[in-house]
Amino acid sequence: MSAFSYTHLLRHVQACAKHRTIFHGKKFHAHIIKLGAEQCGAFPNTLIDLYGKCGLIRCARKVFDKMPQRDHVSWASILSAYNQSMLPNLTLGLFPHMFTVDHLLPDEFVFATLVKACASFANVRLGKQVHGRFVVSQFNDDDVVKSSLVDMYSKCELIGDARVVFESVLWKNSVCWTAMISGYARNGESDEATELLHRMPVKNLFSWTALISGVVQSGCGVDAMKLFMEMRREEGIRIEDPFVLSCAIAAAANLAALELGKQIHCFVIVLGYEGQLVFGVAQHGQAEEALSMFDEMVSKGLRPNEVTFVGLIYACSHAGLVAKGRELFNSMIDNYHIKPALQHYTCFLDLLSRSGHLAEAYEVVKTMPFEPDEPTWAALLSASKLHKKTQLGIRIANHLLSIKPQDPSSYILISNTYAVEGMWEDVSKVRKMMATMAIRKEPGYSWVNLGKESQTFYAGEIPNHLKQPVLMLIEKLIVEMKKRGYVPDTSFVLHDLDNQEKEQQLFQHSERLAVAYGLLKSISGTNIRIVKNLRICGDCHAFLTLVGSITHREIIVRDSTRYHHFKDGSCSCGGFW
DNA sequence: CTAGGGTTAG
Repeated sequence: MSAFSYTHLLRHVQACAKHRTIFHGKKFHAHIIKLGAEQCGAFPNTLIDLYGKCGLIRCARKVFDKMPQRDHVSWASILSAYNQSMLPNLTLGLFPHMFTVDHLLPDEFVFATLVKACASFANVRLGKQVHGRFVVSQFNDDDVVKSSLVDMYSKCELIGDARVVFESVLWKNSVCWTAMISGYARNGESDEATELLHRMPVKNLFSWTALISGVVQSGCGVDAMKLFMEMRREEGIRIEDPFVLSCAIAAAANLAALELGKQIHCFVIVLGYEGQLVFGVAQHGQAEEALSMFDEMVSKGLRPNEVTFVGLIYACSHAGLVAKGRELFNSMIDNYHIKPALQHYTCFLDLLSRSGHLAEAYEVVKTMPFEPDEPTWAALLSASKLHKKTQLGIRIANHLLSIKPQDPSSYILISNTYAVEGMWEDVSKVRKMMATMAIRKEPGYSWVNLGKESQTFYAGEIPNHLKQPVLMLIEKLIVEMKKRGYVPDTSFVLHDLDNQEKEQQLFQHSERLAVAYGLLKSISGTNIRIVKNLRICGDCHAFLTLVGSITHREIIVRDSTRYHHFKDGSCSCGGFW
């Protein structure tokens, strides 16, 4: 292969990684294999990076395992790939092989990745170990690693330690400043956070957002709004950013004062973000207002854009205005010549399936010009469940299987659908099918920290000696839930089931296991902390709220995106504790 | 070729 085609190909693969275009990336990979160049130069490391960034962690690992000789870059790439796939425990689990197998010591890139993994667990104990090793290594003055340490200590609520590391950074760049500001903001110290921001030499979107979101969380909508306006006056900061706008909208929503609300309305119109405002109003369930705002826009000659329609259809969906929503969707295409994007389809499908128009939703999914992703199917399936359209649910599941026979998530969705319907024979049929086809899926897992001890649970698996006590505890909690008027999801309906079926139902969710185990263990005083990588939703949410209310103990759960804080029957969610 | 920082909602 000529040098020309090597650099060219490499550059293409890098571009695919940067823009996350896995479709082309895979093609280039196939081409590289065809040339017999899979182990040439920087190809393998770059491919690991590509697959990591696109969330195809198994492909990344395959490339990594095939390499006859790995260097520091290979290790940094695979470890950060695990971080990006939100599997920080696997990052830390694989790392020891770096010296036991490949006899390499971590470099500054690997250190930064490890610290980030510890931060996403909020695991200070491990984080401090890594910090110790970093200090005695030859890389101990690397500022990037120090930034990640600042973030790690902030997320573990050790704001003092974060500050010490922060002060030791010689040249503080915006990443470092933002990590520190966000630490103070999340810990409720808005004043310190604000002061730091003002001391920051070059502020950017990240630092502003970190501060504003912290202030919104503290319930100071007015201050947050003031900061938002201040940020707007700043030179060179583009405001049309979904992150900071959603903070501003949340701040506006917090403002009970109507007058202020109106001013903000004007302000947003002046800025030209009617669309986003409609979205904000819609989110708070005031569909009528959103729709009349839309009419006002049209009568003033303002042309609605594609964002406006997302907000409008979303509003209809939450208010159950099916006909209006359908009309808007069609009018967007016919009257405004806006080609619906994936998010329009998502809203529209949400509208149809919430209101029980499942057959229509199914047709739309089949005919739309986008490849429906797993969440789309999952949403349709759960709506089928809600509206008791079992047959359609099964048809959707089978359709999914026919188009993606190699995708493990299809099988999981199907077996869950059967499980919900109590069709246990079919469940085991699907499981067997997966086994014979050697299809595996990383199981869901949770782990619970109680002081020094930590215990991991995989969905559906539980140590034998814990089986009985945990099962009894969960059943007792379900009874309590029903007593308080909560209508449990079907996965909590247990009558008419034999023991084995009950176990299958109850042990499906690893966080339930973790909660129950935490309760068993912490008879007095200890707060329960659960960290997991999936989203906390639905019943698990209710379950945790209940446990919080009957134990008067604090339960802190960190899922893939945020913290959930349960105590005395109430729950608050957010980026801070 | 590889590393570090920011949303909303239930």
